[in-house]
Amino acid sequence: MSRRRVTISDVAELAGVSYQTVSRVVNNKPDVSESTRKRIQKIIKETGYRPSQIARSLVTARTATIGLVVPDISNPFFSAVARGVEQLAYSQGYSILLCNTGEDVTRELDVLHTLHERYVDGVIVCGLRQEDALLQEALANFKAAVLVNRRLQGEPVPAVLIDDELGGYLNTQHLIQLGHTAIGFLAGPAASYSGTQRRLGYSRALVEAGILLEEKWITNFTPTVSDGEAAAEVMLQANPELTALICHNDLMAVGALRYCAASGRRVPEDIAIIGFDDIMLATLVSPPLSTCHVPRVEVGRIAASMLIEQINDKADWSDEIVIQPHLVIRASTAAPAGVSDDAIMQPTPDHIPLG
Amino acid sequence: MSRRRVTISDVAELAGVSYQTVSRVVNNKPDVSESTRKRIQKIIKETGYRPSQIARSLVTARTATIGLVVPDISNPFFSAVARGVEQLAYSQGYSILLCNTGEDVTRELDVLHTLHERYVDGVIVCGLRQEDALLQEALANFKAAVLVNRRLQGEPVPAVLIDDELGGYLNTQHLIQLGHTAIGFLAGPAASYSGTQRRLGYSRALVEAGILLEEKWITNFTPTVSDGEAAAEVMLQANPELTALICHNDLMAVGALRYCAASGRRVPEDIAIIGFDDIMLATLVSPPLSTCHVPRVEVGRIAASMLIEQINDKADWSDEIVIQPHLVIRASTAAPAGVSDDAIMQPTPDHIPLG
DNA sequence: TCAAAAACCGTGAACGTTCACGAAACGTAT
DNA sequence: ATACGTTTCGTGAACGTTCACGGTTTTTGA
Repeated sequence: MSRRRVTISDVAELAGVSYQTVSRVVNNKPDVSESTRKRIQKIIKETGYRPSQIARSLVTARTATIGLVVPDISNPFFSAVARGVEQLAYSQGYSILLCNTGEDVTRELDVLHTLHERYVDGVIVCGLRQEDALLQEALANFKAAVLVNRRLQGEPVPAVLIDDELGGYLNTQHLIQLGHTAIGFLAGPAASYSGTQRRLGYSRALVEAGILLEEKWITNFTPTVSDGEAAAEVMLQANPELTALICHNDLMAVGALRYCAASGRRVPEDIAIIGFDDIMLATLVSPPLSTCHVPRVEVGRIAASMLIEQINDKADWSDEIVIQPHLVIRASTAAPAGVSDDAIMQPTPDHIPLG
Repeated sequence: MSRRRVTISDVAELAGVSYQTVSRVVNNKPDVSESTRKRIQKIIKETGYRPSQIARSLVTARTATIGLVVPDISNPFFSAVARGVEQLAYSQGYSILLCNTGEDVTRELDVLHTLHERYVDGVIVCGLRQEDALLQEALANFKAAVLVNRRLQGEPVPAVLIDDELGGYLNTQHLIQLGHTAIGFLAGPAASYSGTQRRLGYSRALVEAGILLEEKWITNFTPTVSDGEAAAEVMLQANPELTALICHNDLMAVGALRYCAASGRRVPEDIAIIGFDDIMLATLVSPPLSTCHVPRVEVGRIAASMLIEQINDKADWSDEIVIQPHLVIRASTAAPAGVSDDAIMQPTPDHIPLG
């Protein structure tokens, strides 16, 4: 049962001073004697007085709150980002308002409006499907905003991006260095920005190595375990010449792993598999999955710190930070059959942080 | 870049009416003619006016916000609960303020204070380590509160509980029915409420089957994969007679699975393993993990609906809902060596929903 | 010892709403 | 036409703070 709320005036009355004096000690500002300060602090403690952030916000026009909008908080990627955001935000005295969009475009705008009504000091938006112009318009309502994994042309909005092109490149290069030349690409949804970027990196590594890009070695599926399983089946049955599979993310890679196990293919001996993201699951399947690590919590932290700098006018409105993923080589990738060990080009050391 | 905020008075002026009239159409209340209503609505749309939830909260003493405090949002269990909370909250017009405690007791109180300062209409707290009296005290600041997976004596606080005792019982019973009699228990932290409950269920099933409870078959570890691995090693080396392992949760079970793989023990032939929670990972490891399914999103939804009922004074302050978990039998459990198939007592059908 | 400067404290206004009134305008029945 | 009920709208206060002042009292310096 809740008790009556104690206000600043209650405290003031008890202390026999004006509310202004209490305000001063609450925000520990000068111009109040040490004795009355102590007295007021004592009363505050006794009464359990807490200043109303609401009233405070009304006059200061700051809420010390940031909005975080994600497609789905139960998705491990976004919950990790959320963790990072929360960590940094909390350390700076900010709270976070969490909104899920469920990939729904109208709901995206809706939550942005809600956040606006709530006077959040800024927003961090992840993975919005919204088209550029509308997103731009909706974001204009905020003092500060940062995008995660998306960029916006026109008036630029700060963003933290993952270098997906590099990731796709590193994955492919790794396989090439192991001696693979017939490398399939189990891509995510064709509409996905990061998907197309990773595919670009795949192409670049291929042409760089002088390997012909075969369109039939690429297929699009949704990034889930079950679809990864299906994709691997389709791909490997249609193209038995493949010795390696690059997957859009770890979930698909796990699916591919499952298909290989079910169809009697050995990994990595018969077929090498590499994923993307480095989720916890990647270390737990067998064989442990080689993958491209993206530091998700870090992404959240960086996004939050960019946002807070913006809020404090310390930052350019147009910053853009791109985070470089790196290879994590585990047991699901190896040289293809028929390639002797010493013929393999070793990856350069900076690509092999300890997993 | 943010534009100047447009207020209710701006709209009123443009429409040539008083702010009160605008307020009426915003909250679509009666007492305004259809013509001026239309006119005002048009202006609102043109100016992009959004009422200040802050100012509104100040006078109504309601924020349409609920606080959600969890140990760690990146933990799949809590992010699923969060998803459920958010779903239901959003459908009722509530936003959620997310707070992580990081299992830190002082920070728990801290976030509760923050939430209080922000006038949230209620709080949902998950997995707090706080001792009863202090928690009680902190919760008294809120109009409404519901606990997840914890109960509080004294003045009762509504709670949604998972019947951990039942879960522990079901897991154990399942193994007994398969013919196991030497069943180890890899428990979570000794301080964990759900941990002790599950252990109670373990004991109950054992005595019910007339099996002597051996204290040395129980060990406490933290509920992580690596600790599960360590726990399995300690347990199995000290007690080679064990044919089955019940784990506090799926993460520990996966750890146990890993230890078994590393030490050359076959699962389920040499040792049966069962987990708790039914996280996605459970379906993906090999062998797929038998476990006790906990409907996490559902837990969140129920908690949110209880809270909102409380906020609207529709509910008893002392409700308590306990959710029954159920067995999901996969491939990590089977009869111990030496027990013929037809000697096995079949579990009753309602214990075997399709996985 | 007296003015000037600190140190300390209080008052009025404002932030953007909602709520409880009251007032004006309009029609309707007598 | 008079009175009265509706409909429509506006006014004053309040919510709990902070901010910009202004006013006392006390201390300081020569």
